[in-house]
Amino acid sequence: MDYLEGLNPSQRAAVEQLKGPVMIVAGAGSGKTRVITYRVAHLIRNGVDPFSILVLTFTNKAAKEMRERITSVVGDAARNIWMGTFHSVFARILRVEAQHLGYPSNFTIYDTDDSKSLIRTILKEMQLDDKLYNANFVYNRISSAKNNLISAAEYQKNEQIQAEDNSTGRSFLGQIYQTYTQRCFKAGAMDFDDLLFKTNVLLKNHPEILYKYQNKFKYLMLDEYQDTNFSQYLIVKKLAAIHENLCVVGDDAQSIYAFRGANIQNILNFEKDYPDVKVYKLEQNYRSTKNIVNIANSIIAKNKNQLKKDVFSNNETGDKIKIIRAFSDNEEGKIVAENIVQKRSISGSKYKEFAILYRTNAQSRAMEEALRKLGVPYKIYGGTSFYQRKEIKDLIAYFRLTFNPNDEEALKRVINYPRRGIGNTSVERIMIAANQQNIGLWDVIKEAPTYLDNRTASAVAPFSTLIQSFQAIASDHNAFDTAMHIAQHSGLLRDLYEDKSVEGLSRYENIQELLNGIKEFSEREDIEEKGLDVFMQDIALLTNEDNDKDPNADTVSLMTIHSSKGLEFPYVHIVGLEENLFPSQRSLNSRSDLEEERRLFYVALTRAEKNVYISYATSRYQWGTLNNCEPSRFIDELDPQYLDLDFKPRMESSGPASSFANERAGWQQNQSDQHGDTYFKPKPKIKQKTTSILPKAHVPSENFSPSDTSKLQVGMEVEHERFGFGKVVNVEGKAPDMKATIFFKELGQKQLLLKFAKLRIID
DNA sequence: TGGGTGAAGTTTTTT
DNA sequence: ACTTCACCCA
Repeated sequence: MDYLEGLNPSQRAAVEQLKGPVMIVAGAGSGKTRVITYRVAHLIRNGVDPFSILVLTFTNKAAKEMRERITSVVGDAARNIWMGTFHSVFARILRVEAQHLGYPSNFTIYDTDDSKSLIRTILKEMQLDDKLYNANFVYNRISSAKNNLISAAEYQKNEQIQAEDNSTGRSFLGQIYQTYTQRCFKAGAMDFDDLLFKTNVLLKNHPEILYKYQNKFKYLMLDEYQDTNFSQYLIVKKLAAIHENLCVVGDDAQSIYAFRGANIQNILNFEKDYPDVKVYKLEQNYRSTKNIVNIANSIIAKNKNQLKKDVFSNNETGDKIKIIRAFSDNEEGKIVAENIVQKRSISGSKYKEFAILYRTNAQSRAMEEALRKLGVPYKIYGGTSFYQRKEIKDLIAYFRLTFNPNDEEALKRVINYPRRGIGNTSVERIMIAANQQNIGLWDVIKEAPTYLDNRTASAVAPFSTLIQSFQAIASDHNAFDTAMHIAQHSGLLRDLYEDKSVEGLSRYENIQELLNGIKEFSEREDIEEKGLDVFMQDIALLTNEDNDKDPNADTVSLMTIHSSKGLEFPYVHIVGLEENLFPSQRSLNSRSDLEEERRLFYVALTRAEKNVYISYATSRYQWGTLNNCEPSRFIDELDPQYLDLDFKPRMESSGPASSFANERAGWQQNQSDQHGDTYFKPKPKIKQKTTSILPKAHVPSENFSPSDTSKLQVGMEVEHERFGFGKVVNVEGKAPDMKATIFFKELGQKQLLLKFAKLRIID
């Protein structure tokens, strides 16, 4: 039980209390993850079957990290613990139990884009004003109903809700909700909220199923309890009802997801729900300096609604918090970037010890540009996920359609991409026919001549055949072979290949990356079922971070404060502390919203171990126009005794030049030389790309024509139509899946699938 | 049907 | 500044 030794008394007590309801109130940086990890390990060491432990986290990353840490204590047994996000765990259960809900077990998961697109379609069909019934608004309204377990029928029956909608002139919301639900059902699709909502329905309507899972999960642990909404809360409460071995961990001060239905009352009320609960408070912060902990406390003290706790640090006092004022968002970026370069060289630290945190994703641009100018490597977290990129969604839509041809959103996405003469009118005819006959869209397409006029039917028939051919391939091929077949025969790969722009190149690469990922999946030995359908199951729930290829790279991290939760960095810049931005404009009207913004600021401050820099600009570009901004009220709320009021960032343009200015200027010159002509052109904007330096397009030699690559050998010099010149480092696999690793002069090492790489072998 | 043009809305945060 | 969408014409 060596792992117990390193814990402080309250941590240890929390770890050793294995039975009954337990609430751990864990201040920022108080070793929360350690406590959860060790508590699970302790359960297993005390003979609890890992299969009967359910651990719910908020991000896949947190789950993965925790599993690794538990493995390091208890070994292989950790593999069998049920651990994941609410959404992924209950999606898994729903697939097993889908029949009880009338859903196919391979139901599609609609992401937010799919949901909003469906809402737009419905609004159009109902001929409603799409300004009054803004898709975002409708989506949020439906989402919050679901998170409060209000079905479409109940929504329409509820007088209070109806009165509310009537008073804003939106009396059709209930009907939209109803139609939306029906359409999802017909499409064999669940949205994010359905994964929780339907789980509740399942557990409520099927006591025998509830009983089964109550007895399966004898021990439940729940991380970030402050961020659970009613729907999640009820699932957990029901599952824990027999054994009551429920341990929740959370920090009310870090509740930042109320906007998505999280209810801080869940944590405040836990003691009422379970009167015999054992409560443990973790109040010692091991992460940050005294100054940082104190200033964070001074901020959170302004909130009224909170559990009493006293977070303290025994670390050194540390530097005071520094405030930076800039004239514009671009200057703010410049100062921050300069500051990072300077601090790094003075303290001998690494880039990965720095983070830039902002309120909104849009703020990343100014930071990116400034970092790029100084040649500082950086990585943006969050933003558009890999799986949300257009080209990826397009290909995945073909996959979705193959396994679930009723998937309306997937169908609309690709039925005419690449172009095959099925325009809006045809799609509308298909939908009308489906509605009139009360059959699925796919039924109409499959029997096109029966339901459609000749012209439309003859355009639709080849598409129908195409999808059916994909289904045939999928039935007896592994994920990779199926995916490759679909990518090629859908015409998507060709369409992207023909796009020679920089963005086109990037899209093509992304598709290649997805296919590589599927290949890896197909080659895994730890899973038996390697069909594409299995690969597809969780794909809607994956985020960028799950696709992180090089988590240890030495790069500055850029992310929203929301996605920084749970992370820590020695040096943290919090940028954009301006009224209407942080706190956000929408939070200014209600006390509770403003308090949420303040908690968000608290989260940002407590990410830092050694230094915090807070910055604001007095003007900022928004929607293409320059606006003046005022410093945030949160700056006034900072206790001045922890502030370094004399701090002036050193700028090259004003004040004495920093000692590295000359070297840097020379280096920048080299950088621009390397990039040649691209330097003077406007930078191609590919925001979601996570690497900092974009490859420039290669202009193929005049005599370029692809060679027969079947005899490609290590050491050969080659030219790729777009990647430029390179040398073959490795060749593996056999045709048609032959893969070559090539080191390109401009782009570095890349793996290419020879069947679609256009390579010229240079003799 | 498909491409081109201009207007309008976007930017809160995420599974 | 950027994307998306309605509308018009070939």
